[in-house]
Amino acid sequence: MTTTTGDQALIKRMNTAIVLEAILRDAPLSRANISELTGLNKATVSSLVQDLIDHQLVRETGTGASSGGRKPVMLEFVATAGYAVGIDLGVNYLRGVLTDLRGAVMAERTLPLNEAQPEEVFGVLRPFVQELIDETPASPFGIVGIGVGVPGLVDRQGTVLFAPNLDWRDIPLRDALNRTFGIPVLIDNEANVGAIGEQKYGIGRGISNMVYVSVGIGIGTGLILHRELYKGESGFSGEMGHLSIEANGRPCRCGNRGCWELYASEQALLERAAEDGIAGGLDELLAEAENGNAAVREMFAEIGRSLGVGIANIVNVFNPNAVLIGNRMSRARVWIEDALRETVEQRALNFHLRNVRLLYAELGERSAVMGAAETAIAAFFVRLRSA
Amino acid sequence: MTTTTGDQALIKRMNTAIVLEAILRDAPLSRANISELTGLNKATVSSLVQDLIDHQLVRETGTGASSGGRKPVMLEFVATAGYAVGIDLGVNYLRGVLTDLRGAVMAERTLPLNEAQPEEVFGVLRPFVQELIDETPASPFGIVGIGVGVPGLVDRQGTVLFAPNLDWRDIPLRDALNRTFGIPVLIDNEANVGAIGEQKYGIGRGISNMVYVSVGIGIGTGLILHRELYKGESGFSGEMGHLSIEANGRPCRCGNRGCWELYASEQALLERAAEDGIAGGLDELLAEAENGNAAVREMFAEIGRSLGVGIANIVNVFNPNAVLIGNRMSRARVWIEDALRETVEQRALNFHLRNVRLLYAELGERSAVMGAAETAIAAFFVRLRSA
DNA sequence: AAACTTAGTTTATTGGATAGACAAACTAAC
DNA sequence: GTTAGTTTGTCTATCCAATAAACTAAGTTT
Repeated sequence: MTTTTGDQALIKRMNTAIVLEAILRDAPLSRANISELTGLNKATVSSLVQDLIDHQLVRETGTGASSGGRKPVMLEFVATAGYAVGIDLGVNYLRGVLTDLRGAVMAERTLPLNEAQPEEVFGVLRPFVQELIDETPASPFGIVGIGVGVPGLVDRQGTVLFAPNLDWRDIPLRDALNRTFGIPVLIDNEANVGAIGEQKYGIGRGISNMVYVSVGIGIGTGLILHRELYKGESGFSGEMGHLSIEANGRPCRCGNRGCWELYASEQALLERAAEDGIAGGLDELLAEAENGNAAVREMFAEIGRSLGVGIANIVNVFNPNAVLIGNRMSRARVWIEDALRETVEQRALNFHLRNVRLLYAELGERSAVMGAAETAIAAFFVRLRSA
Repeated sequence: MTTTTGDQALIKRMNTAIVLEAILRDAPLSRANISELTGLNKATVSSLVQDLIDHQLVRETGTGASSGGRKPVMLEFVATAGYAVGIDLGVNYLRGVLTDLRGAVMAERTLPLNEAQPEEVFGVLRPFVQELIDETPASPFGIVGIGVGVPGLVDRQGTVLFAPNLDWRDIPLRDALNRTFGIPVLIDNEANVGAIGEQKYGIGRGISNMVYVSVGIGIGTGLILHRELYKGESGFSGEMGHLSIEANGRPCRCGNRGCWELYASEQALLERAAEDGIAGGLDELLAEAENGNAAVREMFAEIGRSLGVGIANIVNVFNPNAVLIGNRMSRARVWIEDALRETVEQRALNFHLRNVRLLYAELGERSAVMGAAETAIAAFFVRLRSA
């Protein structure tokens, strides 16, 4: 095995990435600005910028204001140099976006999903993706990739190992899509892409250690540690829905007892409501709470407390800068927020509480689909860097 | 803020590190071997090796066997180019080692600690470290650093924020030692250095994702993720002893309820034994179990089950390649192992169980002190790289 | 208009990696 | 003993990215 050794090409790639990232973050920027910002020599910046312009990733946008000298030529990233497709494959819906390289949404589609059979889903998914692709404007790089979030375990090869709510096992989703469209495809767990979405485009922007808790039918988690998505040994992790919070609690179908999601998920809420004779889904319960139904409000508070128990654990284990509640339950924020915060404050270690913020998804139901697009964009930039 | 940009010096540092690591890993090695192994040109390797020889970090050890041509000149790392001091500052003991740069123990000392007052501990610690330093043979780099593991929370500045069992708060241990000895000092939590010790010198060698569970009076954890020690936002994390496994369990002094260490630590064992009128410490209980005392054996099994509950959680959250039981309770391995494994197998997700191994500290009570020395050695290599 | 400022390019230099030539030192075959 | 072939490690000329410094361009201030 050969380690990647250092040579001049590596340096150029590194410095090009530094320049590009500066432009991405702080555009519009002049060459002189970049030189000062990065510490690179003006001549170096000029040369690297020229390369980026040649590759159509950067363009000049006219002159900026002078402060007593020659006017600077401002540069910006050409966000429309390429486009990405993001797909959120839900249990009973399909959501897709077409974004530019900055994550600006160009087109969006949703579709209810009735069938969960892999073949049927493929049959719907293919034209769904194709329609998004058809809307892509002409651009130098075209569609740079397709990112997909799925409600299940995914291995490094993009195979859906197990998706209980779809009843999928060992479905080679990446290969299937890759064969159809001939462009890079990235598959990941719904909570992982949700975490990425919020960290890049949502309330989690710039936070280096955060835990995204996706509270839907079940509970999933995406871990951002040191600004990177953490994946365990097999490429999947974050099954914190099956963190046991009651060692001798109710048995879970996973084999464990007292799993968190038995107490704190949408499913748990609906079951609890059904016991009290309140039928309907989350929407109906939210409406009831809005109408002043005290029993329902208490149910939400109870969910908040149960979420708090698990989140206190998470805070103690990871000492993150933020814990972010995402997915459908984030809509119940007003009804769960106080109970949740109180529980966490009671139960988490003081030293860790100092730094942690309890946040709610800013992108709402779009966290996952935006994160899916972002994985495709990020993979494109990685390819650029090594080319 | 200026990002570290790429220049030729960076290349040289990178490649020097690659060469040195190859020699560290696979010595004895010839220049030709290194060239083939790393992909670096022969001339480049020659030049970099010469620099390393000039810096006394590498030496030639004579010729190797020929396979039909000129005999190779074999190279090895000069492990005795410098030495490191590792200190395990326990609640009632002090353990110290002097190691060479490869972690070979040159000298070792232990001392009982009766006083826990910071000033008293300093009074004992200073001469203790000095005696280890006095045993150092002459070498080009001398003592490259002092690593210390402490039973408490440590911030990035090496201040012991809180050590409940020593009753320490905000003790600037690094500064104190640094002023005395004038060499780099690194302070970290006992479980963190224990994890490092086992990952570098013990049973965890080469494992990229592992969780070290230090089971002593309390329970601490060290997380090795992607081959690196994970530290949370504030520089400390892994307070998994206060992972709640019973949402409505016994209140813990940390504010939470049902904390893991209330059920699975040495303290929990001793309290349980005291209830049954069995006095004494872990040693006595181990002797009783050895003598066939069924009640005591059951107590150990119960600890094993409680450990298993928490470890199943850890496995589900991190999907690590190994979970490693360390510190004092690792001595009870035979009495807890079966109950622990069965509990984990029942409770952890199947997908995660496939890859996880349940291991026991190989260095026993030396995990922490060896890890402490290793942190000093690692910091030395980092300094080398940037110089 | 002269003096000063700032932006961006050009030029000569530095320094690390490299390919390929080479000398040294060995083995193997005859 | 001679010759051919192999392997090791060094030497040399070359390449290339970054850089400092000089320079051109294009403004503002007095």
